[in-house]
Amino acid sequence: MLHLGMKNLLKSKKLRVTSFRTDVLNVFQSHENAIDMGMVEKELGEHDRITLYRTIKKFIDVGILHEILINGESKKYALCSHSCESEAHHHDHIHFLCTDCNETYCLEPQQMPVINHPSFQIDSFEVQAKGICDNCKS
Amino acid sequence: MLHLGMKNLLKSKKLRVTSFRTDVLNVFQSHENAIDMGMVEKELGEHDRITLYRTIKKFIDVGILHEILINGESKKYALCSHSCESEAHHHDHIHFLCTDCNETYCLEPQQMPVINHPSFQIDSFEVQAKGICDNCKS
DNA sequence: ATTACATTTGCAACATTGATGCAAATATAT
DNA sequence: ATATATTTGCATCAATGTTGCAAATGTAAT
Repeated sequence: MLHLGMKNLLKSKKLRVTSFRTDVLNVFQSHENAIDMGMVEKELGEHDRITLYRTIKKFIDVGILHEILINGESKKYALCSHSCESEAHHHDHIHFLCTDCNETYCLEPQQMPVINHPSFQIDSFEVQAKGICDNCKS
Repeated sequence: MLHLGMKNLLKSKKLRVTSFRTDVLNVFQSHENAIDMGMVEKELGEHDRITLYRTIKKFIDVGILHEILINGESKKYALCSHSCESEAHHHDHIHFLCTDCNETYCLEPQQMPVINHPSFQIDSFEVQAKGICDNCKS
């Protein structure tokens, strides 16, 4: 059962519609928050590791997914909102990692950081916050 | 030629003073900005890869170095300022990557991001900015 | 529908990085 | 000077990122 939206998403990015790619997109659509490669692999069932790696990479390149770094170690991925352009991922949201349940949420900041360095030209920010989420705050 | 400050730094962190560790510290002290593992290896000359890996890791653990993530790929390291505690790296500064010269600067933000999510408990931020630095702004 | 062509997949092979166990070497305190 | 805990160097391994290439597949043109 193919979501029509996913086919159009792929076509709009000039990517061919394959079952592998729709399977991967299905996995991401079934998760509200960002997930890591292990989760994708588990839910995907049997598959080729290299193909998945290239699929994720391509999805990031064209702006279907974006990558989130958890500390220095692991990476997570999430579907880009429609505002995501192919060229640059200009996220005006920040990533919040709950140190209790390890879920990664995308939040909308009221204000991005302000830097007092007038001679530097600042093009983009990436912000990651850590703390305790709603559910885990007992 | 051993810097007395480095010996004291190691002792204050309850680490033994070895030539390997002072060599590594020398490399970092000769750079104003953050450097990556390749740069450390190059300037260190012949050495054991695993020992360097463990040395860097220990330095991060005790708060001598801190780690900076460049995009999703590479890591850089820099000496912690004296305000860095062993337990937690509570940096109130952000990392700025010049996309032209690839230097990584530590900047002091006037204001950290503000999040409109009152039910989340936010403990820390990590911020990375990208743009063009002073030198490269032609 | 069939064909032609470019894309995508799956496999082999390899590079890089992160990590652990252990014996030898070394720093520190007595 | 010696005892002891730390550190180093080596072997080894796991996980991840990457490329080349032939076979398979999607897409567009006929």
